[in-house]
Amino acid sequence: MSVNLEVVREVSEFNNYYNSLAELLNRHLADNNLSLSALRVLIKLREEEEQCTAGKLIANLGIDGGYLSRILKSFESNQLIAKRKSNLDGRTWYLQLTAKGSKLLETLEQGSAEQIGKLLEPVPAEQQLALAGAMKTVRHILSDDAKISPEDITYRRDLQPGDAGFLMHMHGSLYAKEAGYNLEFETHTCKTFYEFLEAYNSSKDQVFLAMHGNQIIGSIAVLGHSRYATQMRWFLVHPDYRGIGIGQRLLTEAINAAKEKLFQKIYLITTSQQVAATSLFKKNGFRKSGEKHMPMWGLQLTEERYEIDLI
Amino acid sequence: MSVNLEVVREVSEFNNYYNSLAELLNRHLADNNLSLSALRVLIKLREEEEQCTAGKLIANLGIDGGYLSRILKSFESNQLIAKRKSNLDGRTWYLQLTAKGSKLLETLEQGSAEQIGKLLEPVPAEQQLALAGAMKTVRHILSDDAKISPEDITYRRDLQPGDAGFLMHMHGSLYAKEAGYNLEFETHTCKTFYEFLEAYNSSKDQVFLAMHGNQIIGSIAVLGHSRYATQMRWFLVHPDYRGIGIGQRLLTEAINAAKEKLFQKIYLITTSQQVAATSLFKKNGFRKSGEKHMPMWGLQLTEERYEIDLI
DNA sequence: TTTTTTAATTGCTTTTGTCAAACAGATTTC
DNA sequence: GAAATCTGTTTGACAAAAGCAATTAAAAAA
Repeated sequence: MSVNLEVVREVSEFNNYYNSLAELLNRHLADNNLSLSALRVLIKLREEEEQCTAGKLIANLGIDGGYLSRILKSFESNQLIAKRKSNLDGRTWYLQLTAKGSKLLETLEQGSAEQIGKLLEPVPAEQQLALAGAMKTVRHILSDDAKISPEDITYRRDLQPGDAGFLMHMHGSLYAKEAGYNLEFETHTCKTFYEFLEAYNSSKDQVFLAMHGNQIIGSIAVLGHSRYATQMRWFLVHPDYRGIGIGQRLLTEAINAAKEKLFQKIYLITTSQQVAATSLFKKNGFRKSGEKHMPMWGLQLTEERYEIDLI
Repeated sequence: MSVNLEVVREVSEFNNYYNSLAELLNRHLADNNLSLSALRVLIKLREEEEQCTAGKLIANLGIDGGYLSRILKSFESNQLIAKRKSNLDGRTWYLQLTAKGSKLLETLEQGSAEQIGKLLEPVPAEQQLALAGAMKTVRHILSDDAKISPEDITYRRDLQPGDAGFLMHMHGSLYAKEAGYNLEFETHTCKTFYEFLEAYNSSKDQVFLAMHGNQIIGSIAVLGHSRYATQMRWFLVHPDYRGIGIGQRLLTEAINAAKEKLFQKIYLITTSQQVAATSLFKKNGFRKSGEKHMPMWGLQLTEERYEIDLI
């Protein structure tokens, strides 16, 4: 993968900036006679919970063995950690935080939170959210394990100003990128949104949005087109958030909403390209009720219709 | 301003994460026998260019005076900086990087860039851009002086999939927040975008987008509705980017495009609420050609029409 | 069994950073 | 205008943080 020089420059400047900021944020450590390395060890120990050895810490934290040994020794003499001899290897010890250790860590984080609170105090609420989002993005992009978990995702059912546009944006850009659709597809999406917004009626229509912070990252809708049938539309999960059950959750919500509104059937139109989505539809009881080859969105596609009976 | 606990938690985790990363990014410093503090001093000296004193460095970098004195002494003996006695105050010295000092700094940054390059190497290009954007956002929110400058903004004239949706999103959410418009406004915007996308023709229509990284932060369009007149639409600059001339640049581009396409007149419709925009219109030669009080977007508004003759 | 490797520790050293005192020029006070 | 105070910088003494190399003891390989 090639590296963008502008990006390198920004990372460099950011690093430079953050070096100053870190000094401020980590100042409270001195009050507790801990070095930054010692704190990192404590945090890592909490993360690993059990079966953490010195070697693991050295590998993970990039810390010198001798130095670490002394840090651990002082932790032990302060009863912050407990050592347990491995019976697989007589040289290694399993390290574990004691209750006292956990408590100290909490106190430290309390102190850190106070520092951060002071830093954030003059920042408007909305910018605070944007900050958290940006930091999460940085971590998410740079680290393998800062995976987003289902608990980070919230859901909402109301459509607020800006939502429709953002959904259209997601559809337009993602389908262009992932399926190669052209602008015509966004035009079509725009039309469907216009028709929806014009005739929106909460007794027959229902939108669900999956949110990460204040960002929409997934969507689905059921639109009552007749007294008996409702159309499912705009089923999409942002690629960064796939594979953690958001799609299934949205689908379940949509089916339940259609049932609550007493529709007898849900139908939807998709293409044969949408393999992941169609397999999810089938798993949830939908069956294919039609297909049609046709030129669409600049490609030659197979349009598929799926249906499910709700009674 | 109240502080969001979730945000504090994310900042804390980010800090924790970045402490590990910083260790990696700053590793190359050791090769040049420099401490992080020493590097920060060098960078600050370059920034300040002239008339930088030890006191200024102490205040800006939060570094101990004694320690700094030694750092500077070593810099001087290595001919990285030159000292010049102040004639206003016999105690102070003006510090300045020598050519050798600047060169060292460049070498260091080269090393840093290599580290960063390695870090970014496995990251897809698009994510790299998102990373830079997120880092810029963090700096921008937390520091007063990381202001966005006009040079950071790029412009493009082509409409890519996802753009229309994002513009609709910006209009819907910003007008809701800043002017109190309801969903009807987004419905209307949706309609205008649908009409535009349906009939898009580059010989008469032109969109301009102001970009920060890969994010749209401003827009304008001229839409040829007849052979003689073109309508200006979607003039908007994201609030975080106002006041640095983006609006004027967009307006100029739009007027020029209308002239190039040989339209005789531009008209636009806005409301009396849009004080900043209308004053910009007037400054650029537009005159008010009509107004109408009416209920709109959930409010009682005064719709205004502006025109400019291009011939 | 011997050799080699590996996990952890210990001794020694350098680097980094802090604190308090000293110093010298500037400013204020009487 | 001399004494006292304050300010910007330096120096000395010291402590904490971190790195390096040698050592130990257990495990794995030869």
